[in-house]
Amino acid sequence: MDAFRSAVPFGNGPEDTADRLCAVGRYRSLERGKELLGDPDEDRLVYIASGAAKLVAQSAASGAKGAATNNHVLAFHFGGDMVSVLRQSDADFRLVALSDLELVLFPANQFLDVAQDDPVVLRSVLTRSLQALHRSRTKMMQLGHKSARQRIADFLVSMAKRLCNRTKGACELTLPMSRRDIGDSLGLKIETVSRQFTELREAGLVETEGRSCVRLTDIAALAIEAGAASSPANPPQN
Amino acid sequence: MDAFRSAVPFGNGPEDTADRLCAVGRYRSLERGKELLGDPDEDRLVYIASGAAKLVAQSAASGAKGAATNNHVLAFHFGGDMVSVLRQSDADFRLVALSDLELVLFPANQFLDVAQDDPVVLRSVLTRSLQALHRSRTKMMQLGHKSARQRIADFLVSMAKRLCNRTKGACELTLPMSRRDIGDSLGLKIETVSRQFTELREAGLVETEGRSCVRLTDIAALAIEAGAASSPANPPQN
DNA sequence: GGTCCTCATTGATCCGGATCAAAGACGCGT
DNA sequence: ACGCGTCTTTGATCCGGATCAATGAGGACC
Repeated sequence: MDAFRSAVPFGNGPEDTADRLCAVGRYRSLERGKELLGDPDEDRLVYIASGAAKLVAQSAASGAKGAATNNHVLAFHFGGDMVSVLRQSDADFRLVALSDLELVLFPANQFLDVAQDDPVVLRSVLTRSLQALHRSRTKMMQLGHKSARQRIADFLVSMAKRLCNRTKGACELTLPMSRRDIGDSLGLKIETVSRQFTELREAGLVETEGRSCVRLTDIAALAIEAGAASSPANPPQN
Repeated sequence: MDAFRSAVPFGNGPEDTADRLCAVGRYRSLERGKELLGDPDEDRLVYIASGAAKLVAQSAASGAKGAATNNHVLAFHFGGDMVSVLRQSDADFRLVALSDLELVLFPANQFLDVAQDDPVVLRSVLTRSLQALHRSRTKMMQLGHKSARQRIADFLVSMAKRLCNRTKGACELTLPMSRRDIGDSLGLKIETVSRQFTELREAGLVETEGRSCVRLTDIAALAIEAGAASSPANPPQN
């Protein structure tokens, strides 16, 4: 909770707002692999104090026993992120811990009730959600119109930015998610993800070590790969 | 502007908020085919009073002359919608009129400055943007994991809901967007869109008349098609 | 009504990524 | 260290949708 107080950037309004927010927030830890099931009665805002998580959507059509394949990863989230987990008729959203996780849960309505008295806080939340919307739209663009190679390259660049705060040069990072998770978030099969990693390795753009350690030798080059695809020089557009 | 005052659902706070919002909003009409170019200096909130529009992202890599093919339609919007048009470094967003359009432009910051004094308004905007985020995520899921057939079926169901406010039974609608626009929004090529329309027609699920008129004979059946795909009975999952 | 131009439909072929099918590699528990 | 289960890599093949190439409407303007 202390982490929340200090980390949340929107504690600038009336002095007591932070206290009142803490009052409605419930602290919760989640060990690796466990999931936070959405409250069917209310939307939630979740602050991630530390750890890594994936936001998963499970389409309604989940058969009886073993068919656990149609899970879709909507986004990855790390310490410091604020995530909105909306309950929804057709598909329910779950937050699954990729590593041990510490988080603070807010019922959306209660959070907004408190924030409503503090315009600065409310505005900040709004700004954040507009940003999230923008990120989501950008990702949408990717899924619709990019090749497997581009998606993986972009994913790596994005992770370098979020986990190492770097956008150029080299960078070594430990991916908390499995190949399957990556595939599910990018709309690719696990074999395809693997093949792309191999090709990027052969192209000298990445080096891998063990399952989760990846070293990007040139983030800027990867970014180009992400935007401009494979062929000689011209727009492959789809 | 009157349309704005009466239509916007969040004029319930302090009496003068509506007046003050109208003061910062600028009315603008746009004829079919024309586009509203984003202000590079500031994000905008746009209220659509009447007409239909597409929100387009043009990736930075647009070549010299004829290559107008890599346009991506992020969303369609109709009368009554509030759209946020964010200026963005890597890709710029434009609102293009699909029919004659009447809209009200708000510089995002000014809008928020006014709304900040009226918690009800601000909260309402927040709720809307969370909904938009949710819609965007849902659409993301589609693009990543659904077949062409499913995408088209879902698109039609969605249009029936938004344009006719119907979710079952039959429905006749006039699509304001071209096949190309549909394809661009769904991540499909125009030929594929056309083929899917043909197949749906042969399956007796839709009837078409001219370019833009479509009659859905059974929305519920289309919805099933959208969720559960083609094959006999089992989860094709990707 | 006729001309022209854009948009839509249809067919043939190609290719990227999915699917099927085995091996490896890593890591965990004992 | 060993065995075992899970995750990952690699190979062969298949298929859905993209691409290439015409042909066939619509609709706007004269």
